[in-house]
Amino acid sequence: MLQLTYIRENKEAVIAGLQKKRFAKAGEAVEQLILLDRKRRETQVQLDTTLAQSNALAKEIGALMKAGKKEEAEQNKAETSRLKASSKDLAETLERVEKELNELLVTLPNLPHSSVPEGKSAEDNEIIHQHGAVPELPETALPHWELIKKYDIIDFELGVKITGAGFPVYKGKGARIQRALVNFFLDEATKAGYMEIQPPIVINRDSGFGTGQLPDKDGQMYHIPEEDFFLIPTAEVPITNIYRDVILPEADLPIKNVGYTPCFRREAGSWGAHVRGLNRLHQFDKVEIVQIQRPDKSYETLEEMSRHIQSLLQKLELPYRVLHLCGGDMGFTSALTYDMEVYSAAQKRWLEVSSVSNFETYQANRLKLRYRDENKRTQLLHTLNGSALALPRILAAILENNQSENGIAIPQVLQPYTGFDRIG
RNA sequence: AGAGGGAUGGCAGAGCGGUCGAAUGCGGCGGUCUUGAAAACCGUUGACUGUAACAGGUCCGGGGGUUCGAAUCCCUCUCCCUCUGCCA
Repeated sequence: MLQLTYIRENKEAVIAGLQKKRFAKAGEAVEQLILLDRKRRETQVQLDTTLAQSNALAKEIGALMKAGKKEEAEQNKAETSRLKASSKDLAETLERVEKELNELLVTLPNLPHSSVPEGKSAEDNEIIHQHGAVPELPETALPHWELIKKYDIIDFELGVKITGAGFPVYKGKGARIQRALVNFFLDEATKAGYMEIQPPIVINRDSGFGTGQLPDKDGQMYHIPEEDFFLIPTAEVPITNIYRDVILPEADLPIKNVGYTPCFRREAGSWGAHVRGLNRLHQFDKVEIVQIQRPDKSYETLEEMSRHIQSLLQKLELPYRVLHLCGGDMGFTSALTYDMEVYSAAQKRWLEVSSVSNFETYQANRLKLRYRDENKRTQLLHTLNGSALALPRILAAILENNQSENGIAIPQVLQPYTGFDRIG
């Protein structure tokens, strides 16, 4: 959530930022916000003044009663009744204005960092780095959805039987390589100083709101109506919400947490071409890294996280590239996002396997996540997170890129975790 | 799921209609003492909003009510704990 004082003082910059993010009617929304904010503050001042008078009179009544001055006390009582009526009206107005203000405010996405490229879709993203040679596979090379059948390691039909489309069953070496990847990612993160967290994978409404999934992504999460709970779309939600309503001592910063969880996404309306096999699932596994950092250091931290993610891809010997997302392709809550894409040789396309973002104060403002600075004033912190990594597309790339007539070679670094060096 | 108890500042815990943003202890911060530290002693220590700075306002789990006045009384919701039951 954007901060009102910032919007008030930087109107033009806010409008420009929203436009870069391709938010429709940016100017109108900001004007309306400023209007509502002014109305809110005016009403607040009136209400405060009325309440102050009423409080003072009520205090006097106590003293007058004790002193036995009954008539004067009665006079004060009449006056406070009158004040009460007008304060009630003012409070109602205030509540109405605040509600309207808030409803509008939460629909505004985060503002992009100044370095974010202009653009409206994935075609406008900037490729800032590429690593590793794109493998040349023979014509007989198979896409991963054929390979998993050939070696019988992942079964989509079985998943359909148990649950539905997009809930695969991993079997034998398929299950084992999943577990190997999770352990490898967690171990690497631990070595890099992240504390491992095992959070709930079901969250309440407040948590969904805290990290910005609600109200923006309502309908994309699986919902449990009896309890009004949601299945998490990413570990970012429960892990970041650990720090909701928290004022951290400066010495604790940066906070570095890592967690493995399954992730659940309804993906309503997003099925179509290019979503075969592991490319898009309703349930998948992911290791997520989260950092909470002081505002002046958060962009250094973003680079550090990006390097960590790239080191994983390098160790897995996967060719990848790093994209700097353009304004129109960025997430709702992000100020700057890098996507890591791995080349999937049999599909001949780049697959997004990680996304690392700095949310600046956008989430912290909703979470009321702050620290105390050297002047003992509370300041909003910056939150960051990234996938390190999401499993399905990594697995797809390993299967496709490492295939040969002798089966699929397991990357060296995973072999201690899998206990085998090839599939097939 | 049934019965009972509870929710107050970073933590523990008092307050049960005005003198309460709230005793006390612990913790934190500053100081005295000390070569330094500990101990002891003294002082200080909630958040939000608002202002140029004061002032003012709001907050004692959430919401509503009674009252001139509510942390304190009433209603309601949520959550937590204990016992019983069930259970990986």
